[in-house]
Amino acid sequence: MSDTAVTTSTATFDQFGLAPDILRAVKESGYTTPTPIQAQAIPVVLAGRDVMGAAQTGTGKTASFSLPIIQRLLPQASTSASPARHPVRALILTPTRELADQVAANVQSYAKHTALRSAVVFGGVDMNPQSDQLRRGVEILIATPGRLLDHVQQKTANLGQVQILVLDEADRMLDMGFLPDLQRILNLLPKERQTLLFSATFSGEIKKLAATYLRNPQTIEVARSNSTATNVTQIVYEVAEGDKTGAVVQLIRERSLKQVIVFCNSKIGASRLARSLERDGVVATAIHGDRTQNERMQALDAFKRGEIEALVATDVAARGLDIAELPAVINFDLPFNAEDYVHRIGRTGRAGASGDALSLCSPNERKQLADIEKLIKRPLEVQHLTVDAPVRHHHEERPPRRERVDGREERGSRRRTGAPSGSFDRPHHHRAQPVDDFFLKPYVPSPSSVRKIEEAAAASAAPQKPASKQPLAALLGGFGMPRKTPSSS
DNA sequence: AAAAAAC
Repeated sequence: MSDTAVTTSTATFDQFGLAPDILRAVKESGYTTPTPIQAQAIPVVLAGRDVMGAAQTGTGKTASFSLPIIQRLLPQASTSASPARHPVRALILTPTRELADQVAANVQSYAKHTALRSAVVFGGVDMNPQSDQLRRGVEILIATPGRLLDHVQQKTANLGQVQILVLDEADRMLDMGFLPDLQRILNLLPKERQTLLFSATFSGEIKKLAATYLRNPQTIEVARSNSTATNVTQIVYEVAEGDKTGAVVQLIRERSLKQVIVFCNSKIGASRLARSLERDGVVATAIHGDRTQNERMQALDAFKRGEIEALVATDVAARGLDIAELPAVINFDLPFNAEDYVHRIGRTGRAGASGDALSLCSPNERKQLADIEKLIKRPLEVQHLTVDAPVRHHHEERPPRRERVDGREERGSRRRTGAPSGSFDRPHHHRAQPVDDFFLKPYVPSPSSVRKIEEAAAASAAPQKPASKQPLAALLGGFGMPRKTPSSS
């Protein structure tokens, strides 16, 4: 290669001293230029230092730790068939199953020309194939915490020789109550090891975790955390709660969105919206924690193959998932946690492409909107969206009188008397555009009645579930740690 | 307030 006359500061992967087998895999993946996090992290990880990294997936974070890990394990890679020659040397933990699967696919592709073996284990699927693979021996293991502990207990995983630990999306893991599991896992690892912690934010809890388990870490921070990509256009649409479904259909059609992830705050809401969209001719499917792992994987695969227009998701899909060329994300609900907004819209506009983040905001979500604007430190453009044809479905009866009364009361209470710019009061700054008095429109949604009907339908269609988890958890004895410490509120 | 994660 003749890159003698490099006039720009453009670097290549050659500069890191990675093995040819790794560089070949990188090239085959189509990457030529390291991203900022890769340029910073790779040398530090290669040097064996602990890392405290602030970066989201999509910044090239996975490669930033995978490539140097493979390099560091390479001299010890054995072509021997003996499992004893393939102890777990690198462990990568992620908060969600889909993220584990995705990281594993990346690691697999970067290591494909080496003798290193990798595997992924997570819950919701048969343990046996995972156990078989672990018994054959893997050097790099990607896992969600619960299933990993299960394997440890089954003695199919031995963590006694782990040299490198990665905590991916560490803040998310803490949010999800994984701290006890993390502590158990960390106690199984050799003290002498390298630890890499990646987190979108450096909260007090994260800092405490780092202080406990990292040794003199190098802090690496690309793009300020909580910032949103500039190539993502963010628009907030004011809509009445009951107009949201119609609004989604309208946005998809008006903007000719080939593919979109629609985020909902609840599992039942996601399922319901997916069904409504289907009835309106949008090919849609839901992905959330109440679906089987098989359904979740099928939904994601079908979406990635382009067979599905709208993937209706809970925050299980908010973080880390990498879907190529996703043109838009719609927030059907504004997230309660403002940080989740940043993660959700980070699913679009990846790898330098442009993307649209379209958020529906009903009057009772103003606090969430204010929280988001505070977090991202700028106001969002708010537009009013006139929903031409509110979606009504045949099973949905006309709202009973009571609903109409409620609706009228709501309109009245929301209205600012004599205010020209409408009823949508936003305390901190002026809006980008004036707003109609749309709450005075005759259409009154009846979300509560819709919800009841659909919840009843969903409940009757849902498979039988065990009555209670308590007795089962008790049977598990010492292993069954509470997944969550009830932090009362 | 809701989501996720082991059987």
